[in-house]
Amino acid sequence: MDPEVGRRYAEEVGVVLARMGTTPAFGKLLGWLLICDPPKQTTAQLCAAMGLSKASVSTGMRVLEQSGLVRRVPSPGRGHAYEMHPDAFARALDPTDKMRAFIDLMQRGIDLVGDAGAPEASRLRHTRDFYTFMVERTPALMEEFRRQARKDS
Amino acid sequence: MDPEVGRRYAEEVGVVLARMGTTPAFGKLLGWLLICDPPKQTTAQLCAAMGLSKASVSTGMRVLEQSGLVRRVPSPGRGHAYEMHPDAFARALDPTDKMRAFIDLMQRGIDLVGDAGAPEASRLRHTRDFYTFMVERTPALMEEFRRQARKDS
DNA sequence: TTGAACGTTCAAAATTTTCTAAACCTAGAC
DNA sequence: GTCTAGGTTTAGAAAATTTTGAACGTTCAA
Repeated sequence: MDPEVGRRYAEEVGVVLARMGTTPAFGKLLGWLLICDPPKQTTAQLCAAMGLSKASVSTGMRVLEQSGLVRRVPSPGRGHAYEMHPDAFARALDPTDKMRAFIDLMQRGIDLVGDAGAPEASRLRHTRDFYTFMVERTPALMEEFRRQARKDS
Repeated sequence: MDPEVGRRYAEEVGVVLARMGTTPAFGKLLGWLLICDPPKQTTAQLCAAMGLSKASVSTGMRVLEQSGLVRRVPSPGRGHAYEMHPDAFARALDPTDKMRAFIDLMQRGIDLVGDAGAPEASRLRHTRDFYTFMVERTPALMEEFRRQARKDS
């Protein structure tokens, strides 16, 4: 595959991700890691491929790593390389943390209203219950996917 | 409930939402609609409550409406009022649209690689399959919540 | 110990986003 | 028709974010 085609694809992924709230650099880097060959890339390679500064790559990769999307692997030479985590996106869009934050927020609102059963609290209560349900169900769904994927391969 | 307490709560919700990528005004307005009394609010009330300009409220509410979180209801007097959609958050965090966007993106990447079965395409394939699975399962999960909520109430 | 490769951090610059005031519509009352 | 309340759009100001060059550590080879 022409590396220029890959570069362009990474930019596209970057645009989509950026519109969902990530920084442009974050999205580009992830897009490149999705399609690059070889899958393991050093900082220098990432800089060159995406035309970003060392600093941007450093910051971008730190966030990508903290998000659990990318992992560092020791490199044969000096330093290390980065690689997409095998089930990166399963973690990436796992909304569990966000949902927990909402549950807390809703509970706090209900406490402010005072009476949990009050009609004024119904919006808060309904929202809290919805997220609670989703948080409870998500792990099983993930597990089911993993089982199915294992069987398919 | 002291309106000042509600206002402060709305600000808190705003901060949490903003950290997830929304604009501050969007988050504040949603926070206020979550806890305000009465639940229906005119533009003027929203301006006063959150200290935002007419313009910000207009823009913020348009986005909130397009996201399916809030609906316009005809007001007794002139003009209209806004109200949280009953199951607002069920829609809000429904990641189906985002996931579809990812599926398309992954498929495009696979097409670029050429051979869908190639090892170079495995990252793209795995990601596509994961989101496809989730998109397929989400509706049933939502439905199950609705059924359970109906029974509880 | 020195030098060089590699990576991180930081302050400032560039860019983008958000907000508002003001001009501008629109619908209904009179 | 004209006026007014209510709402939208827009252009520019204000604020926040992102990026980067440069300075600064580390680690390792020689």
